Amino acid sequence: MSHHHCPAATDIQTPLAASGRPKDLEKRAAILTAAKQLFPGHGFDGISVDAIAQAAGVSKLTVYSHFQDKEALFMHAIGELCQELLPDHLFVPEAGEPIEDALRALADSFFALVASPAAISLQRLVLADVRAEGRLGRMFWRAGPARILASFEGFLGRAAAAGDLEIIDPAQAAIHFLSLLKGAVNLRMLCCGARAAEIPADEASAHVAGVVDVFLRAYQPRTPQAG
Amino acid sequence: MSHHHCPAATDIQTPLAASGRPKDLEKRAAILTAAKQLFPGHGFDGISVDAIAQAAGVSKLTVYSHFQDKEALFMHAIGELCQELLPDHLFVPEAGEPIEDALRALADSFFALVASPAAISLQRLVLADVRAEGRLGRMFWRAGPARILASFEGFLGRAAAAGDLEIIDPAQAAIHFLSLLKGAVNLRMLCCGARAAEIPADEASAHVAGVVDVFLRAYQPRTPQAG
DNA sequence: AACATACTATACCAGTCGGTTCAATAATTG
DNA sequence: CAATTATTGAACCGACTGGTATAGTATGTT
Repeated sequence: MSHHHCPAATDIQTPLAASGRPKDLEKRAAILTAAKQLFPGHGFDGISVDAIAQAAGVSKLTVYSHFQDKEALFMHAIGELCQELLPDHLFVPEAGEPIEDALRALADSFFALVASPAAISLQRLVLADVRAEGRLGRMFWRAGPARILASFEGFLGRAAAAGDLEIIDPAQAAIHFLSLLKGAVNLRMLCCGARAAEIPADEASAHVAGVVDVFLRAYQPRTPQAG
Repeated sequence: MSHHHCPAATDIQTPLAASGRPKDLEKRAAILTAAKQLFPGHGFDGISVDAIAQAAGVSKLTVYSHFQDKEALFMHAIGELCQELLPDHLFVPEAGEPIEDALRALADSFFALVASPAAISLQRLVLADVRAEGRLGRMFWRAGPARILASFEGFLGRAAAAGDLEIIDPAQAAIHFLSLLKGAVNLRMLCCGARAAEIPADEASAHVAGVVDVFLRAYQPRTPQAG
């Protein structure tokens, strides 16, 4: 049952001893694309392998040729979704920018991310699954929130070192700022549907402005700085 | 198929024309108890009606005698879970209490709620389900977050009227405070498992203290008040 | 007692699912 | 060419599901 002559044979094709017809990478991509489109909004149990195969224009057996399992396909699809959705370069403030402007720019990006239907459905998909307590949830946490927190913590540390902010614990301050930004919108979208609970642009910018304001009131140096 | 001689016959037993053997309410309670124990952690599709019936020590047909549907049983169970978990009296500050003490007490209660394994599993159960975008999600939102937000908004409004806090928009400030409290702990517990991500008591109280501190820095009147 | 209903046990139904088998065909290498 | 592998369509398997049917027993009302 558990013989593995060549490890991960169904995962990445071995360049060695490649005789015979090669696997069609486009079909593999089509399968993953279909999975990424179908799994959100239906959940792991809500969509069948047949449905994915059909949506990909591919035989079911081809799916099982490229992926060992339904679960393996699921994990690959979620992994790609995470990487697509979570940019590495969210926090790249311009040099010499005033701290409020930098914060507001970051806040706009982050809020747009957490309020996007794609992020909502991905988040729901991850939390929905029972596997969430195992590898899947931790994978999402590390690929998403953890990385963003760490990146923003670095930004706050530099701002504090420059005297723009008065922060003792940058990690805690990062959590504060990002939690304020997520606010109630994220949860309401998760509960009431991303499209149903979407808020208009002016409301969103007002929310972001309010958060930046609160954060600055709490973390701006009260003793005026030179510069 | 859809004849309803007596409306909600499977829901509440009609005291009228009660001839014959009456329904055993203890069995109904046992079914609901089993459902409330089993649905979280397995999801709607993850547990079968047979399993619930067996856990309740009851025949499957009895389940269908008390509840029209698997979905009806699910909704009843979730509804009871919500009501059990969400107390009405979370915000009852003592009169004459300093604002920081009142805030800290509220913060402790609220954080204990959102960081409790029961709340985590309920939240995951609700968000996981596809029905979340329909009645279920809205039911949870209104029974839980919405009510807490409204209650706390009232508290903040009174504090602002008394001059203890300097708040222009109490609703926004309530979202700020509760979002700060939820912080990253809630999401990490959702992702990595409630028990795995549980934080020690001293860390929790430090988190709460930090939040209250930040909130007061942002919302405490800068011009000293009389009293 | 007669009657009506709840409840149990068991079996059943129709449908779906994940996964496999089979035979045939297509694509690639040597 | 032959050999090898990918892909396909279809049928198939075993298991499970929500829900129902049947038949008999228990428990209540009148």
